[in-house]
Amino acid sequence: MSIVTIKDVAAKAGVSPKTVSRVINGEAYVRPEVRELVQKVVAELDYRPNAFARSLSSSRSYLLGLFIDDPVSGYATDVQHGALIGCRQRSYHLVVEPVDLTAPDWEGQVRGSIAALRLDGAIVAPPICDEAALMAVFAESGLPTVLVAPSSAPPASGTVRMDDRRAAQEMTEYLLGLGHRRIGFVQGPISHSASARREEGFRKAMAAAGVTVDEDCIVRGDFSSRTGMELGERLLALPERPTAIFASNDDMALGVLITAMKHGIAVPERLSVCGFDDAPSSRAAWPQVTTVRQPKAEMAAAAVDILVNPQFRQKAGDEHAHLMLPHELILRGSTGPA
Amino acid sequence: MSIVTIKDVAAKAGVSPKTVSRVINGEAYVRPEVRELVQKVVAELDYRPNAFARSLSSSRSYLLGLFIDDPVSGYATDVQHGALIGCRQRSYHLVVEPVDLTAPDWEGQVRGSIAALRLDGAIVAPPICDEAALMAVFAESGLPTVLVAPSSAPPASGTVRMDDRRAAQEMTEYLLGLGHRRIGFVQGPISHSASARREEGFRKAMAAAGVTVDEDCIVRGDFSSRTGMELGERLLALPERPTAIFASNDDMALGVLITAMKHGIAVPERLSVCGFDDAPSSRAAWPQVTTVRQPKAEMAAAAVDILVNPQFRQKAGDEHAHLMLPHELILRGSTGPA
DNA sequence: CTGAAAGCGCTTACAG
DNA sequence: CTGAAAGCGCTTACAG
Repeated sequence: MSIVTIKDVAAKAGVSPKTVSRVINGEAYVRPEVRELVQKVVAELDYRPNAFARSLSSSRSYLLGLFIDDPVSGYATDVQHGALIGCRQRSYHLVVEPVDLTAPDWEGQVRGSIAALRLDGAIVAPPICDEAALMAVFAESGLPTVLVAPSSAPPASGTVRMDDRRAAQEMTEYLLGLGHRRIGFVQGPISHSASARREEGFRKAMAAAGVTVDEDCIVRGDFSSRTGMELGERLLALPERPTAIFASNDDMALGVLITAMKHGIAVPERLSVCGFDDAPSSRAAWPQVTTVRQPKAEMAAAAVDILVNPQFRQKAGDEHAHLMLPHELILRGSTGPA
Repeated sequence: MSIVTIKDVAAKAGVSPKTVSRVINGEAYVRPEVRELVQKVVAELDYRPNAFARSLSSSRSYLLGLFIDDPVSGYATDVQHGALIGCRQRSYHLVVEPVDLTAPDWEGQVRGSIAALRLDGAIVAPPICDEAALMAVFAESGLPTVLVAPSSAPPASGTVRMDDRRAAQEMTEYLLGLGHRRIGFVQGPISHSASARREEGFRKAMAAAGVTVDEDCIVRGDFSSRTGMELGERLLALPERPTAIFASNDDMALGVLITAMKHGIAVPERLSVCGFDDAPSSRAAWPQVTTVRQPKAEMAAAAVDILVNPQFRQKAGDEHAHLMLPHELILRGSTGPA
C-alpha cells in the first residue's frame, strides 16, 4: 500500500510540508486556492497522516483509553460501543485497557498504558471508577479522566451519569399507577451504591403515595439471576404475596420471573415483575421484562466529547464537567394492572 | 507525571541511548553487568518507552486492530476479551475498529485506520471476515490478517476456527446416548454457513446411529429467541412430538424452552433442549441449557499469537497459519433421558 | 499567508 | 560488545 507522506503531497502540490500540515489540520491562514489544491492532492494520493509522527511532534496522541474491569459484561460492551462511536466522529481512536485490580501489577499496567501510549484522555467505567487507588493513578498522571456512572464523586476531570433514584421512583410510580400497593423490592449488593439509590427512589415513591413499605418485602440479592430465583421464592411464599416485584437489576428480575413460572404464577396477570438496566436478559425472557434503560452508550459518547473538547482539555484540572443523562422507562409485557 | 526519555536513562546509567534500547528490547550483545545496571535505572526512573517514537523509527506499531461488525454482540465481546488478553501478554495494544458495511465510506474508514495507525496486524471477527470486499482491502494493504471463525476460506494470513460439524455431531451423539430417537433440529439462517455445518454434524450422527431423520423435525430459524419460540410451537404441535430439540444456537434454544414452559411441558423430563454457543442466554434460562462452548476468546488469543509471532510476520503473505481449536460440550439441566 | 529550521524519542544501519 | 550519525513523518516555534 502507498506510503504517502506529507512531503509527497507537498511536492506534488508545489507547496511546503508546513502548508500541507495547515490544510489537513484545518488551520487558518491558507489561501483558499492553495487549500483547495492541497486537498485535491491529498485525495488523489489518498494521503493519511501518520498518527505516530503526529503524536510524537505534537503533544496529542489522538488516542483515548477506555479502562474497564470486566470487558465481557454487557455493561462494558454498551459503554465501549458508545465510546467507539464518539471516537469515530472525532477522528480519535479507542484503546481498550482491562484493569484487573486483583492482579499484582495492575498499577504498573495502567501507568504503562498511560505513559507508553501518551493517551489524550481516559474514560473509566464502573465499578472501577470508584476505586480510590486507581483514581489516584490517573490524578497523579495528570491525564484528563472522565468517569462513567461513578457511585461517589471521586476527583476527576468529569463525570457522566444518570439519575438512578429518579428512575426507580418513576418505575415505582408506574407500578402504583397500575394499582399495585404490595410491592416487593429486590436490593442489589451493598457495594453497588447505585443500587442504594434505586431503593431510595422506590421508597420515596411509596411514601409519596402514602403506601407503607412492609420490610418483609425488601430482600437483598447480589445482581445474579440465581439470587433472583431464591429471593423470588421467598417473596412469593410470603403469607400475603406481593402483586408486583421490582428487582434492582434485570438479571434478578429474570430470576423472579423464572420462579413465578415454576410455581405457575402467571406474569403479568397475577404478578408484575420489573427490572433495571435494559440488559439482554430482559429481552430474552418471556414475557419480556419491563425495565429502565440506562443511557450507557450515550454516557460514554458524552465522556468522549468532554475529553476531546479543546476548551475542556485546556482547563482540565480546574474545570470539571458533570453531565446527567436522561433515562427511559421501557414498558414491556411483564407488568400489568394489579 | 515523569516524562522520562531514553536519554535520561542513558545519562543516569552512563551508557549510550542505543545501549538502553538494546536492553529494553532484549537484544543480545550487552554485557550482563551493563544490562543489569540499565534495568535498574529503568526501574528507578519508571521509564516507559514512548510507543510513538518507537513506531515511527521502526516499522512496527505494537498495535493490533480488531475489526468487528457489531461490537455489542456477546460474540464480539468474547472475541475482544481474548484478543485483549493476548495483546496484554505480548505487550501489544488493541485498537477496536467497528466496521459498518452499510456506511457509505466504510472502505475509507478501514483504510484510514490501517494507514494512520500503521497497524501491525488485523484480527477480523465474523461475520465480516467473510466479506470479500473487506478482505480485499486488507489484502491490498498487505497487512497481516487473521480471521476468526470464517465460514469460507478467503485469502488471509491465517485463520482460527473450531469444528462446528464435529461439535454438533457430538451433541447429537449425546442425545442419542440418552435414548432420544425423535430429535428436532432448528437450523440457523442460510447466510451463516457454520449453521449448515452444525446441521451436517447432526445428520451424520443420526445416520451413524441408523436413525432416520423426519424432515418435519427440521425447521429453519434466524438465530433469534423469537423464531425459537415460533418453531418450538411448530415442533411441539407435531403429531408425534420430538423428545429432544437441538437448536443450532442458544437464543433459539431459549425460545424453545420458553414455549415448552408455556405449554406446561416439563424440561428435561418430557423434553430435552440443547443449544450451541454457550451464550449468556443459555445460563440465564431455567433450567440452564446444555450447549457447546465455542472457544471464542481462545480463538482471538491465538489470532494475536499468529500475528505477533516474528516467524510468522516474516513470512506473512506466503505462509499461512490455520488453527482449529477444541470446543467443549457443556452439559446442563435442560437435557435428560428420553 | 507561507516556509526553513529544529526537534519530538526512538531505532536502523554502520563503524569500531 | 558499544556508540555516533542519520532518519522515521510529522508539528512547533520563528521568520519573513
